[in-house]
Amino acid sequence: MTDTRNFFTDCIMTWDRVKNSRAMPWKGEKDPYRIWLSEIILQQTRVEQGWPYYERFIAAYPTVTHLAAATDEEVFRLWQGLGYYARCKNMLAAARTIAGTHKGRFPQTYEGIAALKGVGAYTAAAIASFAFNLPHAVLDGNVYRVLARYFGIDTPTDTTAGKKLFTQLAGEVLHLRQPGIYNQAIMDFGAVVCKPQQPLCQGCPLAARCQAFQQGLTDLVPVKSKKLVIRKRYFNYLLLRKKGLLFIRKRTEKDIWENLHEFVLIETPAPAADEIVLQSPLFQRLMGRHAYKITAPAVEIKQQLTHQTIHARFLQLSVPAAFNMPEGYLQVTEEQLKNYAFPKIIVDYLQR
DNA sequence: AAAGCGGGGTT
DNA sequence: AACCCAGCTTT
Repeated sequence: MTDTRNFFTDCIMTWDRVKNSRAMPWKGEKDPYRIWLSEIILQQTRVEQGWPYYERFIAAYPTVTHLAAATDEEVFRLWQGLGYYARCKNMLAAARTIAGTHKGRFPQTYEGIAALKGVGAYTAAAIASFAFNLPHAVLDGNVYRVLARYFGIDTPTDTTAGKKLFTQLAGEVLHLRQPGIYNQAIMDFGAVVCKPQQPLCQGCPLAARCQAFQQGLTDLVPVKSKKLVIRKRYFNYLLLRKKGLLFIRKRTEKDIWENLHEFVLIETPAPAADEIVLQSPLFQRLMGRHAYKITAPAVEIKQQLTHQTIHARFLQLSVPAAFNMPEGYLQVTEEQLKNYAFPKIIVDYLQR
């Protein structure tokens, strides 16, 4: 067994040295701030998608002190389009903790790093190993897959038992002298060779001892227990325009797109025609006795999220000068929209 | 332990 | 349409 584990580690290190040509701007980086930033951006995000965001963030905020000093709105705007916006909120909190409590000096221990908002076991191990060469094994989607296949493990990865088992195993195959290089290597290997679909088993250096390959199970591991449930939602957005000004608000509910902005939203349980939306109690209460006029035909846009399908319908209305919006809404010009972060579906609508 | 959170690429 | 991505926090 030890032999099998050593073979695994050696193969990964050799593959990295000889075959790995995956270049990334944060690779070999030693500045913990830059490593941390890249890791937050890359959580559940493909390297290709996160790359340009990383470049823009580094350009805008060269140090953690710069990031900590920025306004929430500015940072969210830079994060716009990347998704999982809680990452942005936690990143800002962590930056301010480092700049304040830690006086601008990045924590140097695994525990100190892991205590930061938005930093879990994976991210802490990544930063600790890349920046400080500490022997902590990363366990991300790539590592789960490579280990599950090589060792032929069918324990679901999204369970407590699975996490415990894979965490243990990941630690056992970690290269203790070069944990940073090894961690990079196994993730690259998972992304380039041991891919989720159609892995490159022909010519894979692990193939001779890979349990999944030997048993023809590469398509069956890793195993996940939960199956995704996708719900449909119908968002009716009203662009209320008063003397050229638009009403927007920040989403504060525990829901998708928290901390992003939107127009007046009437959510309905099913697709709704103009009249249905305009006769809804919510809209009626909003308008009171004020008159209004539809100024543009409705535009429909669909967006597929991981757990929800959003059917959005945008309707433009003009309202009289005497109309006043309730608390929480901002009045902005179209020009000022660029100062706020919006969900992609709204960006798409505005750019259509 | 389970639920919830974006947007995009691949097949 | 299904699955996955350098996962984490909240319930």
